[in-house]
Amino acid sequence: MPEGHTIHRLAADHRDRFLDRQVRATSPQGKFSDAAALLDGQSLDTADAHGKHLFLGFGPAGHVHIHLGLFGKLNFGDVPAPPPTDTVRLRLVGPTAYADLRGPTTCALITDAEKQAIHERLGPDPLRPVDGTTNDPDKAWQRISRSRSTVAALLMDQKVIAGVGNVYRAEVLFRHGIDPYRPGKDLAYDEWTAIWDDLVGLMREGVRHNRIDTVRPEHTPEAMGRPPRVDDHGGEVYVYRRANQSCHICGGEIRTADLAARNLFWCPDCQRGR
DNA sequence: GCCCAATGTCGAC
DNA sequence: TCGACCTTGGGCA
Repeated sequence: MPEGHTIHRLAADHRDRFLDRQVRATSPQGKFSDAAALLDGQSLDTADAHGKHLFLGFGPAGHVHIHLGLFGKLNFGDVPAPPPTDTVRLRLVGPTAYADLRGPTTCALITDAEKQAIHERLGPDPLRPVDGTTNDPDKAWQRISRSRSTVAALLMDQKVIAGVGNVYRAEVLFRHGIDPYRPGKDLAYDEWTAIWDDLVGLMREGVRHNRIDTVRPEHTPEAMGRPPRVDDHGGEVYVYRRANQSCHICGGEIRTADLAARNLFWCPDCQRGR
């Protein structure tokens, strides 16, 4: 159940195991068999991520475009690979390692032009290298500053900003004391740049540790004398999935609500208008 | 065994 | 705004 940091990590994991190595490609589940046959025997040229989209480049064969959706998973292991289960959409086997893809929303073989079109429809990604296009926060600001949609909805809109999911959305708004229901056009420019810079730092840490930690050092369980948080999403957070528990900072009750069919979490006392 | 939820997205109405 | 879709794991009988 991945946000952008997971996908960038997976791109690096593929580079570590398969870059410039020939792979065997199969689709035990069968839904990707034709494309897997085209990839079989090719070597991985590139692996990169934009938001929650993963691209594995195999030279003239094109790119495998993967989107894990809510349920998809990629698992790695060392060779020899065990017999695959029948839910494996794509298995890549290299000289030392294998990768199993299960349950993706998208797994398709695409051309350079199709890959480019995906980059163009996605907003800037805090984890992309600075290249003048896919990492330009002003592109997001152009949309946010003109929108009557709520900041909470805008942060989840991948055309506005790519890679932020429900956890980072809730946490970054808390860290900046912003009411999730504030309209984008009422956000100040300096608030936006602070959010973006914070996401760059938080998500880089997310790639490094492969989990989402957003609690500042002075609010960690050790610093506050609280028991460590136990939650299957795996990190230390202020509000995500903490409905009806007390805010680490003000002690008030964390609230939850549906926003665009997703669970929103926030502290109404800490997150108010300017 | 069944039911549900989950860090996501798309298309139909 | 809603259902469909892809899968796994936990709670409960």
